Amino acid sequence: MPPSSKPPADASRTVAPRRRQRLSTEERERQIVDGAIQFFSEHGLTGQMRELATTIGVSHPLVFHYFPSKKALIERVYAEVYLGRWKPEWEHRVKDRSEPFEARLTGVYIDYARTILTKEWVRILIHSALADGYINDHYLTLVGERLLRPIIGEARAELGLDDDREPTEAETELIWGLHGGIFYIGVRHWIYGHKFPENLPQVVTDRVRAFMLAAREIFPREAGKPAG
Amino acid sequence: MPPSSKPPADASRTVAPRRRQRLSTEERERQIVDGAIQFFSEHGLTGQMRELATTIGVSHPLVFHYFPSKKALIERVYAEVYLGRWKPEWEHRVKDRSEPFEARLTGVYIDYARTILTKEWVRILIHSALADGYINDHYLTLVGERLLRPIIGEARAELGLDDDREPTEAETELIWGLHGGIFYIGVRHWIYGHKFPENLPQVVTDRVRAFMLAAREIFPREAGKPAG
DNA sequence: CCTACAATTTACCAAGTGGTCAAAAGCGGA
DNA sequence: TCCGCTTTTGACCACTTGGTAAATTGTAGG
Repeated sequence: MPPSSKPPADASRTVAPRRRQRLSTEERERQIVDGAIQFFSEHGLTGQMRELATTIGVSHPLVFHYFPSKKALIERVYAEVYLGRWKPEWEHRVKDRSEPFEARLTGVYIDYARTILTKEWVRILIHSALADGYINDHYLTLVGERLLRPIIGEARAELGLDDDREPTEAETELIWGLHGGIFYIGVRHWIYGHKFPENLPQVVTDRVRAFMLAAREIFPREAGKPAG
Repeated sequence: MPPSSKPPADASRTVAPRRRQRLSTEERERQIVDGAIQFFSEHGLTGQMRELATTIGVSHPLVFHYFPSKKALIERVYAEVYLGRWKPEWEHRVKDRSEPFEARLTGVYIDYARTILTKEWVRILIHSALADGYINDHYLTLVGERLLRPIIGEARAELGLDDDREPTEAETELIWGLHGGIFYIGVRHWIYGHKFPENLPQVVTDRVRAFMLAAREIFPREAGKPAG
């Protein structure tokens, strides 16, 4: 269609005819994944492929050239956002008794909060949870085993209740109250639209303090009970 | 399906010939609204009208006969589920100083938890929050003004800090930590699929206790600060 | 400059999507 | 029994949607 003489080196990057831009496979794929993370966090996993492609600036079949299906793209997003951000050091630090327990817990949760309290992280998790629960089952199992369970163990040790019964309901609820509460800060901001805390470390520190105060009262009460 | 004696030779029809059942306007409308509440809580607000109609056992144009559009039906669902369940007595009890503060707070939150921790309530709220935030803006404003703000006031009075500055960030975060934590119990059960606490009143009582312990430490610290 | 190949797009499909409408059929009243 | 009104539905519409195929075009290597 375009005559031999190329149209003028069209530097006016207006809207009209999309200039076909050829990128390397890696660059384009990166661009699509990044665009998808942004897009799905805003429009949910049911957002349209065409619209996603438009926001990236390409035609929608190109997305299918890089990912065989929408599902495959979504799985890639999961992997990038969730599997990629978990830090094994959290679990290690929780168990490292060279530091006082409350300080360990506070330090870990300040970093955890910084890591997960982002728009993509919070919104995509909720979207996925409502859609099929796929990531949740995976992610929350990880959290429960690698973070919450060790915390219960350390809390018991801290309070001189060292034993390895299964956590009771009250203990489980207490630690989920802390953990879920941190996540809920993100829900309030990125889903409800409330303002984000100005002093996040202080908020987290206060939450951990509240957990410790309650644990000192509730853990001993549970010490003789059968597993919840 | 009763063993009907009238199915004519026309039984060659592929799908089961749905028996046309005529109900009064009120009955049918009630049936549709109830069905919609169930359906939307499971499939989200993007669930299809045809599928909804099928679960109710009618054809989908019938739904449009009762509600002019999908949006109108959804608004009706909001009204039934949220506007209909708020109890003004919560606010009254929070402020009724004839009872000790912690007991009031515990009593209110046990009833509040019983009221909102249902599948429809939790799931539709989250779905709506992700979709457009329409109910949240309304509902959470209600919660903030009628419940959380009075609680902060009563907590200050309880701790001898009676004044009417705007709540500070730390105070706001603390009470939202309690309130959001209660709601999050529902998220864990109806969205994440975790088991529901066997002893909900005990869990709520523990949460309120944790709030009180933390408040005794944090509210006095905030007493001289400018509004957050 | 040309060629070959991969990146990119246009045109298309089949199955769904909310919503409409006129025909069909229960049911109360005569 | 039949009439007439209202509920209920089958058929249909225009638009959306994930996905495909073949044509198109940028560009590296000769």
